[in-house]
Amino acid sequence: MPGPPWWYGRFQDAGYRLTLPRQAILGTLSRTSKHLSAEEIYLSVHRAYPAVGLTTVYRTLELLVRLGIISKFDFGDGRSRYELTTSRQRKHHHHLICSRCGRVIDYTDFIDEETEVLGKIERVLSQKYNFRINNHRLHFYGLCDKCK
Amino acid sequence: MPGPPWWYGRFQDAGYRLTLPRQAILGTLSRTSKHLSAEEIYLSVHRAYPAVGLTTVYRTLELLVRLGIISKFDFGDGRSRYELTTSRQRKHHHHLICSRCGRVIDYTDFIDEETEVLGKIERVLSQKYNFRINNHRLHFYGLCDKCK
DNA sequence: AATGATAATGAAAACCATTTCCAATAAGAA
DNA sequence: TTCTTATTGGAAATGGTTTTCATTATCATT
Ligand SMILES: [Mn+2]
Ligand SMILES: [Mn+2]
Ligand SMILES: [Zn+2]
Ligand SMILES: [Zn+2]
Repeated sequence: MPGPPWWYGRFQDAGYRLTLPRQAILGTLSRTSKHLSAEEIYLSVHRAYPAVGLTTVYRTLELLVRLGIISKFDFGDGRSRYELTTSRQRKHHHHLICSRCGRVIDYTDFIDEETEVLGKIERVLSQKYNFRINNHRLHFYGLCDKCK
Repeated sequence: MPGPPWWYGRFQDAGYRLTLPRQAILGTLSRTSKHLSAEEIYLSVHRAYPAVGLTTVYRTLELLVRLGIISKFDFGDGRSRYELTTSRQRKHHHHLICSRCGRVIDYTDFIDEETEVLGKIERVLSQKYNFRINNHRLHFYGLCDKCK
């Protein structure tokens, strides 16, 4: 699937420049399936572009979250973690988190009831509490095979 | 429903002392339905017992989380927030969060149906990923009536 | 009640992820 | 080019949380 990544348009539309640091950060995020922290992204980008600073990484991450290109998570280890938002490439998924070692597993094998019930709840809550619901997060916590 | 609160036993069993600062903190948490931050708890406790320090509040909250008496949440406003865990008094619930103003609503609608489906998912995931799942969290994000 | 062992506490200092400041640079428009 | 504004990086500041350490409270044992 060649051609410019889907986020080029977002930058233009919003009036932001797709600079080299920003491309490098997006590159790192699109090349991994892990949930990277700001520092991990910085270290990765820094290898190829030593001039890019940690401050720019933080600023860019904030911008990307604001543009809806990436999502920010807190898995309880004291730092924020990021991943590309749901798109053609990346399917909507939920998380399985090990409380001991911090391992995070993405799962997309939803059983039908899961999707169905979440949709229903979303509709009911929207009406009852007069909310405009944009998204949801479902996390399961426990011990992974190595930790239990 | 008089008699000692249900957490007295937990302290004894685990070998911890139910001291005055700890009782004051538990008192504050059981008297509110809000999701308080450490500082808010400190201020509340401080009014009745000025000798209690912020450090003790943090330490006690960590202990209470470890004992499973309270739960720690991150709603994205830069500080952790706490509430009593599910019990006789407090029903299991999920959260509705306003992305703009930070308002958090506890909801229990469809909780039976939810619980049933989540239990089923838990069983499937436990087996597939060989996890021992202890609990889960479901958050819906959007804009509240005042913010949308 | 006095003693001793250990748990709990509070104030100050340290920690550390993130944000803010600010001067320098890059990018695009004219 | 020249002007205007967006973007950047390093240093310093911020702020919630944790650590340190000397003191105090609690409880079991004399
Ligand atoms: Mn994920
Ligand atoms: Mn709640
Ligand atoms: Zn693990
Ligand atoms: Zn709101």
